[in-house]
Amino acid sequence: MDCFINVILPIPLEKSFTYAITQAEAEFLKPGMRVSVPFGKSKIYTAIVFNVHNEAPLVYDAKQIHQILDDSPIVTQEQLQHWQWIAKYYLCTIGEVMRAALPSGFILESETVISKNNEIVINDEDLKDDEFLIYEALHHQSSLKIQDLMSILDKKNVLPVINRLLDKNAISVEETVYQKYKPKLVRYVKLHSQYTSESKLQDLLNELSRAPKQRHVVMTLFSISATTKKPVKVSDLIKDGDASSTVIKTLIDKGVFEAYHIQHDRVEFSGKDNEHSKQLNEYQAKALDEINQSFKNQNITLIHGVTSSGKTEIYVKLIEEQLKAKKQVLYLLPEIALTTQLVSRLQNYFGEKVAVFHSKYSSHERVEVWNNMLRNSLKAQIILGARSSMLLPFQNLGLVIVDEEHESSFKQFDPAPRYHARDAAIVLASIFKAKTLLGSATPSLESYYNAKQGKYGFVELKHRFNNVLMPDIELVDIKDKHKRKRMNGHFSDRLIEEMTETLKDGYQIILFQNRRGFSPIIECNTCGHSPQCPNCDVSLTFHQYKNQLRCHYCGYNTVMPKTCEACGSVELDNKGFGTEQVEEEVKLLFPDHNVARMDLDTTRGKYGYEKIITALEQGEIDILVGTQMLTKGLDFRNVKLVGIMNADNMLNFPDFRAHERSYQLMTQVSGRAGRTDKRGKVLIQTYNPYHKILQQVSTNDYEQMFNEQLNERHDYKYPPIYRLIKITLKHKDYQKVDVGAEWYAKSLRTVFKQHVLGPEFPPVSRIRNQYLKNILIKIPQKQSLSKTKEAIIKINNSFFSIKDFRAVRVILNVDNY
DNA sequence: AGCACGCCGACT
DNA sequence: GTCGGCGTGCTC
Repeated sequence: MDCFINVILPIPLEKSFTYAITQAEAEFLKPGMRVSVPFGKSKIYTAIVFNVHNEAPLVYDAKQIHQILDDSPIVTQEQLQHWQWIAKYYLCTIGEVMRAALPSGFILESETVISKNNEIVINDEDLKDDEFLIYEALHHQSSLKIQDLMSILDKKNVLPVINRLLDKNAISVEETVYQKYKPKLVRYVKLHSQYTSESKLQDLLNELSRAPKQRHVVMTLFSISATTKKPVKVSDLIKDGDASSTVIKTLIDKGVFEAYHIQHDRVEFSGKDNEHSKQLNEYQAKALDEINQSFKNQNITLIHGVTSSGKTEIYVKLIEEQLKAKKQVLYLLPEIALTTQLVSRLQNYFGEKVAVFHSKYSSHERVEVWNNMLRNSLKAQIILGARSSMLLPFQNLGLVIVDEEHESSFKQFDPAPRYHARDAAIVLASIFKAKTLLGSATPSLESYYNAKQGKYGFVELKHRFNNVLMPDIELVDIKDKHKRKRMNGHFSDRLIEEMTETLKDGYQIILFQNRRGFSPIIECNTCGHSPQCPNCDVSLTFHQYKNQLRCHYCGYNTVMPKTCEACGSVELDNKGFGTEQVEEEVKLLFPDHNVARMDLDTTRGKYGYEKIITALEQGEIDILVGTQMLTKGLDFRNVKLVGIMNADNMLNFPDFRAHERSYQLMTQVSGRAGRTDKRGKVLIQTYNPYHKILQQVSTNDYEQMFNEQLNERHDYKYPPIYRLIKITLKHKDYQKVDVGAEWYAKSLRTVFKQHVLGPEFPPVSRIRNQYLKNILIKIPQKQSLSKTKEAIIKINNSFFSIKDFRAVRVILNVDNY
């Protein structure tokens, strides 16, 4: 019988692809294994086997697969099920989910390799210049890659040359597939077996008496292996024996040492799990009990615990229970909160059972975590990670914890799959019949709403740990302060007073400004011109430390001009302010104290934030100025004062969640103040101190905020009452986007009537030279989600059947909040 | 998404 | 004349 497989390819195509396999292969292959398959004219792709079957495709001949890449599945059944759900729910292809889920080390790539045809000799005169260059290069190197050709010829299109050389029979080309992942091998040495006996050893040492360096290395090898009783790494020997690698090489060459390799994990934890989990206080213990009660009849429970209430300790207890039951735990956190702080805290309890996973991991490190999980290794019992870690191959998941559940960074925006990790993790948990715990000091409206509706269980924790008081929040009216000339730059007299006081007492300060750079708009005082990004529809932000104007959307930058580019005037004014300017003003106001800044610009690189956080913890920084990053559940013991420089720009942000977000952001930053014994102080500077959100922040009244916001969402038909799907059209031609969006919206309206909003240009209507236009679909609760999506897909397909629109990119974003 | 094929302007 | 631009169509 003819055998076939359907495969998932890592490309955004709806269709499933069928390949022919032999009977033997059919018996061997299982869903979740990788195969490499020829695709198109010359490419070889890595594909995942979806199913094995006997139904020959009707309209085409299936190609043979190229190779089988695994002995056993590297993707589990549960993952395949989860991937399908994600693709269906978030309106993307399963190939896109595969690409997001698999570490790139698993996806092999084919490469065209060119080599010389040695059977015939070509006369140099028969070759043109570029052909000769390549042919000549092949005399020195046996094979060349496309990349090499490009650098030899210094041009992009090398295909014509290859084709000409092929015609002349001078070369041959071949597709080679290579493994990207290579296990890390560590070099070890041991004494050669011929020296095991005492007397031989003595002989050796005598022999080496005239080579003191070598003798010393041999002695060091003894002492290391005597103390550690483990194999000796070459690197350790070099370090401890103060030896050069040449000496070791000589010893190996002489046959005194024997070298060998052992495969090592790149992700290793080298501490000890010596700490026992802490005793919970009465409130925590009660909350834990309530969670366990709630889990008896709910699969999902929300814990609303004020900042610094010790939610982590409760999580630790829950994790302990899961480990006892030999189940895995997934602990999801926003990327930025995944610092050494929390990681080492958990590792202190659970040691190497904690595996960490986030976007700054290299592909190799990800492959290792993945493999550990496939083997259900002891090292992979607790997965602590950012949103993408819910795509890992869990074996027997028992509990999912989503901490800082309200964080918008759980939602993936670009590229597809545009999933929300919290919601997708809930589905993952349900596949495993596991429980999910959502935790936050400021729950998202949708989760709180779900809890209120009885869809989720609900537990509250209203007391801070150690009975620390909630910070005292004071609103400062800067409109009034400006009028009365009580402002010094962007600092009110109140803020300066409190800062002086705090510094005098030896405590630390955090200043929050939700904008990076020095000032977001430069404006000419004479003609009103302000520099714009050439690729995007935004004004450029001034970054003083590099004396640059930069675009925060595409990264474009130029030198800050000395005079206005339009009229030549030298009077350039700064409108608005960012973290850089705050930092600078602080330096002028408090020249004797150390100021640091924490934003995207200062935290690039793998250990970016850790450096700053450590410096703050060690007391090297007195005042930290930063953006949102400061809010992500960091625990700073000695911070007593938090200043929010300007609350208005976030409140006035044009988004239906602006108020909810502002409340969450301000409450979270405020929570950084006074986390130990002393009561913290928070100053919020605003032009509008009577704004209801600011009042609710200052009285810590989540409930009131929730009720008011929910009413608004009800009135204006927004989540959680209605669901949203956002459709974005994108193209470099303004006309195409405009006409296309009108057509699209009109078609949608025939189905969804008044629930279609737009099309509308977004606030930034052009990014990287691409025009954008949005359409929003609101979905009432009683309307079927899957039917809605089917209708959208149908309209989307007819959109692309119109020739003029084919080049327009359409981005479907489900739950775009 | 890639990638080939094919059709048009601008340089050796 | 070729080189390289990007519009169009296809991939089991």
